[in-house]
Amino acid sequence: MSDPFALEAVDVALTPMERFEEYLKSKGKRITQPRRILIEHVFSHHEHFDADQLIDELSHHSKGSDRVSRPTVYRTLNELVEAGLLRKMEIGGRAVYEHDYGYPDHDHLYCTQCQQLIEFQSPELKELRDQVARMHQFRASSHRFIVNGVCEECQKKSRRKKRRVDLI
Amino acid sequence: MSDPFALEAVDVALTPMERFEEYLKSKGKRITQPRRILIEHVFSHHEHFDADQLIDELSHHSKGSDRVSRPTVYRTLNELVEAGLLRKMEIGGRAVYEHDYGYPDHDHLYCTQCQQLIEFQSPELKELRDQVARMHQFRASSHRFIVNGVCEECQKKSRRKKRRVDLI
DNA sequence: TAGATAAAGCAACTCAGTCTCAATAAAGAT
DNA sequence: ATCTTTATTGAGACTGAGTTGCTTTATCTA
Repeated sequence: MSDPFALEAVDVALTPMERFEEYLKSKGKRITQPRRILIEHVFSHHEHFDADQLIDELSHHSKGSDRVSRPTVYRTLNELVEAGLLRKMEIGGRAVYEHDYGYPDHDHLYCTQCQQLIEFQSPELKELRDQVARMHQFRASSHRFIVNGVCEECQKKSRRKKRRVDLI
Repeated sequence: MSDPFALEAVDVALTPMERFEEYLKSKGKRITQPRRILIEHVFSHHEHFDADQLIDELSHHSKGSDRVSRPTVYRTLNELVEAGLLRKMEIGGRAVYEHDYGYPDHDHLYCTQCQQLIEFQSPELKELRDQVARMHQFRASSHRFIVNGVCEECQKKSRRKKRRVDLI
């Protein structure tokens, strides 16, 4: 199950929690229990996730003290994006988040069959983007590149299914 | 106001209306008045638009017979995408449409200040995409590439504003 | 032209995300 | 350590995009 294309983490001086505290202080905001719970939870595993998952995990079946309400989940997610800790993207009209802090720039292959997001890095892409921007006197600050298609796994699965149909 | 980067239209054998009729027949669907009104309206000007604009233009201040209801606007937009006449993309959690039929492949620069979408073509991008896909045994079918930033106009505007502030 | 049935329109609904506002809890001051 | 100020939380109401159920209307076929 080892992925030869898995991205390396980037070394950073502060933990996400510490970085977030920096950010909060710089904005005159408070370091509260719900904010701590959320960031702890979010950075404990490295997957793409959406607000609903978080709400599920932190509002409903969560024992006693580490509950966070729906509005606070949304509010804090926005702060984490604002603080540069998370990156937000829209896929199929739904917001999906991933780690940004301590993680290298990358783009995604999106399998329309199993909804899996596969990450990849391409320095050429950024060059290409900057070149296009230059041509249009456009000041590029970020980009979103998502390739839709079918992943290896799902191709195999549908080939199998197809063969079975051919026998009929 | 002539844009040196404006994309050329692609020659097509059928008008959008004709293509849509083909599609509808092939699906055993009916060629109705609302569908006719909608496609006529949508292909009469070449801009990016969203469902709300259409609803506004076709439900409210529209004289008598060419009214189309909200659900029908949404339903027909989906059909037009399905039929390959329109292309749909998500920007800021909102669906935006543009002509696909009779129009070349392209990607977008998105000005986060004035919300303008600037089109550009880059054959290299598709190559790059296919190359990455190949590396991951991924069967790519489409992609979405949006570069966020500030357009030329808005850069000028904010420079002007900045200068004014500097004088204070 | 009549009859079968797809589609339109209305209103009610869903779902993600936001807002209001009373109650609570950080943080600095005492 | 406690008080006071005020940001933040949480509950529920709200919004806005998009969808659905259902009755009526209109298109197609024979």
